[in-house]
Amino acid sequence: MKSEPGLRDRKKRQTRDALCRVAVTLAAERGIEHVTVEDISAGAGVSPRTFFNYFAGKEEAVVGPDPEAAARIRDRVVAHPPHDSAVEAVKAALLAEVAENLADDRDLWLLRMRVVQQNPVLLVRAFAGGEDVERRLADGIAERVGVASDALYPALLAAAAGAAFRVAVARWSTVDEPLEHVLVEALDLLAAGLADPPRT
Amino acid sequence: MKSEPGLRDRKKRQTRDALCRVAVTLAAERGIEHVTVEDISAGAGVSPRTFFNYFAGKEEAVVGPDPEAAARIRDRVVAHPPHDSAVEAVKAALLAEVAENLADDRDLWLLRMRVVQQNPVLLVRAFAGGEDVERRLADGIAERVGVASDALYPALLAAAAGAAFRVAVARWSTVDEPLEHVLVEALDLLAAGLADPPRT
DNA sequence: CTGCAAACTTGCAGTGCGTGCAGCTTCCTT
DNA sequence: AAGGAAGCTGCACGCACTGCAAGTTTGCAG
Repeated sequence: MKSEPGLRDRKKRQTRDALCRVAVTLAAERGIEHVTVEDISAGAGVSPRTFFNYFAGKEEAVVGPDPEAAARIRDRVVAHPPHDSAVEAVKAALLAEVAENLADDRDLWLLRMRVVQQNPVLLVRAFAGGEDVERRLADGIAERVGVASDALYPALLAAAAGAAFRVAVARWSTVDEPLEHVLVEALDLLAAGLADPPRT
Repeated sequence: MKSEPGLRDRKKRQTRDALCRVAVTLAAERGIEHVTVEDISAGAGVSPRTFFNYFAGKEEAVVGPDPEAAARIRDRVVAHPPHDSAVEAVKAALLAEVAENLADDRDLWLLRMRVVQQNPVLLVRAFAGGEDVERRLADGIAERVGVASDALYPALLAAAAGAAFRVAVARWSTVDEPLEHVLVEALDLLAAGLADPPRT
């Protein structure tokens, strides 16, 4: 099934990771607007021209989505036990994804979040590149609940989940609460129809 | 209260509108990537340098939000009859905004939507510039329901409403249904907690 | 009306982004 | 080992965007 990646592909992933890591690190140090593509590629030991063979721009190198995340999330949504609602399935999928990524390389995520915190526009842009994630998530939802994949419901749930994720990340970077907790809270509010909260 | 705008401000709005109109028109004709800032400013009769005194880039000129929309929406949310839920208030505010804008200059909106349809990235970018709208909407919601303006709920409802709006516009541009109808459907789904729809 | 100050426009120069192209190197296949 | 496929790189080009230092228009007070 899954043969050896081969030296070529291994190097590709290697340079991609290097570019991403350098981009995030430099952006966290100086602020992203004071980082040029030349800096990043120099730090990763490749030519500036090569940078653009991997990313469409420096923003994508910093907050761009894992190209495999979309498929993973979609599969998790479809595979989730069918007695739960679609919202539950999406919640579980997102939590699993977060847990896995955070475990993988926690330090890179923290740097990334520091960059995002200083530059909130990136959060939205991240989900602009994440339109891929959103579309595939919508496909998974459609398959799960058994409606046409171009219906309103799947697209809406996917978009709302993306919005909840975005808000959760934004809030996580300002308060001292684990991301999982905030994310659950947000998705539960969504599942509750965004009913008015108790006044404080 | 509201004194005469004065010649200066009138001219400013005039050039801004001209730039916006030319940008949308050209983008609808050739596709936005084949429109340069020079083209737009030439069409509006100003220098390219002046263009950047009004917009941060050509994308903003095409899909950028009305700078006054944020305040309008916020006020409508706060002023909505208090016996309704916050979601209802947001729904009413968005519908009113859509109705007003569509009535104002319907043709420009149609052109805009044609551009967006050929270039879906703009929809997300539009709400990147609309982060202002979203923040003020969140403020209004916070005031309305009586919670801190940096709480989770207001930000989440604002973001979810934005997502619903975005999905509704996307769907509107593919099916032949009035935007108001799709928007109501989307927001009602949101208010119903995104419960699983009946299988088709 | 006049003159001043603030606001707006403009050209210029400079940095950086992003892309097409052509040539070269590296890897994989047979 | 030979050929082809895929990746890397330098070059050149057009465009986006910004700071600065003028020039021009508008609003206002005297």
